[in-house]
Amino acid sequence: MDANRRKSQNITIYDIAKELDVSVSTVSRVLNGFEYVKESTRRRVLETAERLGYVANVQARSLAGGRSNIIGVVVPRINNSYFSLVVSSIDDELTKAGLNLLLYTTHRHTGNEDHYVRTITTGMTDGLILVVPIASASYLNILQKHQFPYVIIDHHDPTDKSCVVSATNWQGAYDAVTHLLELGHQRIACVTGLMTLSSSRERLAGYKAALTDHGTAIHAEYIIEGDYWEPQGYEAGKKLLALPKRPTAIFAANDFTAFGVMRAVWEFGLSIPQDISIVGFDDVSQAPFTRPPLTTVHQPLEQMGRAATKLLLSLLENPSHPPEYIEFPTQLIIRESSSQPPHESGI
Amino acid sequence: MDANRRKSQNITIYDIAKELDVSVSTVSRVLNGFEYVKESTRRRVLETAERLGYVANVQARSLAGGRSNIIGVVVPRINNSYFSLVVSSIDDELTKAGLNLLLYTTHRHTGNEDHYVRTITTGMTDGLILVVPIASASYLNILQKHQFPYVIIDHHDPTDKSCVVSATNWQGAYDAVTHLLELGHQRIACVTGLMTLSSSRERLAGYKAALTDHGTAIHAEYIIEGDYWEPQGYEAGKKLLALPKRPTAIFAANDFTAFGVMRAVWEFGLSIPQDISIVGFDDVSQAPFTRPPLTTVHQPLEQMGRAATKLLLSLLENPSHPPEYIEFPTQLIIRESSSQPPHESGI
DNA sequence: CTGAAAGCGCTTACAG
DNA sequence: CTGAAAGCGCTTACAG
Repeated sequence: MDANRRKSQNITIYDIAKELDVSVSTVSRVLNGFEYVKESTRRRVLETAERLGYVANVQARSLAGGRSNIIGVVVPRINNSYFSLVVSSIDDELTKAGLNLLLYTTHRHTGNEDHYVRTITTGMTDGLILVVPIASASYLNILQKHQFPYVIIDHHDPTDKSCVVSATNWQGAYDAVTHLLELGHQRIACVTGLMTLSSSRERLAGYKAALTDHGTAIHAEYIIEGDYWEPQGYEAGKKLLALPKRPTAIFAANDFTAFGVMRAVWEFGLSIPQDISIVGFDDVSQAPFTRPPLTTVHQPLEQMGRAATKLLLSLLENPSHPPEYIEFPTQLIIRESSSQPPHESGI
Repeated sequence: MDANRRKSQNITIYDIAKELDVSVSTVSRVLNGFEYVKESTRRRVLETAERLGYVANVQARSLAGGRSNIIGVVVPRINNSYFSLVVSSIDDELTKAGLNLLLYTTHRHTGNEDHYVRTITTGMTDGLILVVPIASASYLNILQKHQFPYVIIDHHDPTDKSCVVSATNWQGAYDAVTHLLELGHQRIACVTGLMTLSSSRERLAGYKAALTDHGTAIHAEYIIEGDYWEPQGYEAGKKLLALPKRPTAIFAANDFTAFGVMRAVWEFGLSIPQDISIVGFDDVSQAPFTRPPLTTVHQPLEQMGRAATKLLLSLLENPSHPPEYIEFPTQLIIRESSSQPPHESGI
């Protein structure tokens, strides 16, 4: 009987070395594509590895100082088309480069971010793509202290020391609100995201700027803070609709918020867009399928995911790559949830 | 200056051992929760580990024969609500158990499954959850040969040696078609999934059984093979609608196929459900949002994902766990895409 | 209850 | 162009 150690079934570089009567160093060199190996040796090693069905042990490689070829992707959760689309595009790009994806969902780890990040950096990933709010700077501190390669998607690093891939949040919001203004709306409300998030702040700023630029006053009671999730959108929507001077249009800072607002509108027995116009942000996959289809600001999530991945790959090649900021343009998609305000005047 | 070796920044069990003047064996024992450690020693180790911010190096642990605490999830792709929901529920359950999720998307790896599976088993995962078609048995062969723990979701192992979590595909299809028959439909077509998939075969069998049980003949031209993706549904829909004796109802073997069929229906200028009824299968997140909302067979994907994860955890505890088959009930969800057939007779 | 030692599979200077 | 040796950080028998 063969030895029955647990891993004995797998063949290692020792098997290849023995078979060919060369040293493991040589095998390792060939397998890692180093130069200074005699062409004939290289060929024999490669051929034997193939014949024996050799597969590198990732943890050993990684432990010994090599790469694990695993990239960590940190997201709040994944059952949401926004995140799954981003993750999916990252995965595509990673696959092309022969890298694997380790998924870190943070939704249960709030409050213990430090430990979480440390786990990650001690973990088996070569680099990280963060699609999470950078609320606490500790994330980045630890990452930077370890000189750990990472790229942030759709959130800003307050210290400006990170590679970031983002979209034109301010401009997108500005365009959306301008669209409503041009339709004739004057009472335009806004349900924001969490104000701790840079994208929320930018979108709110875009909203305000559009109003101001068109000579429309900003009313505090028309601005309600949400959190980018549907339930808060619903709550905010109810408050807005109960206002004495009900807004004729609501700009929701993201689509899920808009969905919540729409639910509130239906509950109030109102029609979209006859009674009230709704505009979202993101253009997630459900947006074309709401009733009526949602006017929203398209964010090129797929491009963003791909760009972030490519950026990370450059970081891996060149650790001293300077911080880079890539911003993709958003685009207003006009569908059926926005139209002219109702005629009946309420001021 | 400190040593500048790459990993020198991380603290190891040696640091803890030195600090406490005990051996690394002891530290390791404590960290792994083994018994036979003096309570006071245990406490000191734990406290020091905490104080030093110790984080275990997963690859070292795994290499040395311990666990990596990483579970691999193999899916075709993830930008589809079916898969993202399954993955999400797996992730939830994994998080509870303190395990991480490594995502293996196969969409680019077709044709090289063997190598892929070997990579996975040599990789750093403790176990695998397969949400992919088990087209070639080589997957399972390799897994079984390595005694590698795995669970299959929604696909059958022809050899019956695997743990499988599934749903009542046959019954679900039977219910869906019975629903159409009871509405008065006689000409009911079916767009199947790939016939290499067990779920496709079961759903088709359910379709046929329902027709037969209700004394309705099965017409070969009413059955078209699809592949569970939207474009094929669209193509199949066009063929069906072009038939001289156009069906009055179409049972699509999954929702994405149904979406494709609906697109074809619109293109033909027909109305759903006035001219033709459509029923899907899965109840993915878009199903309630189509126009009209899609009648479909709900598959409890979340429960399935959770059950599969729990099953895998038992397998990890007890490697000799016998093959288990868990089947969840499906449920017909009647929405607005199905109604009585049109009055005008075409027979 | 605890320690010394070997080994997991690989990479990487260091010598030739 | 190639080999011997140390080491990555941990676990696990084997001895006490």
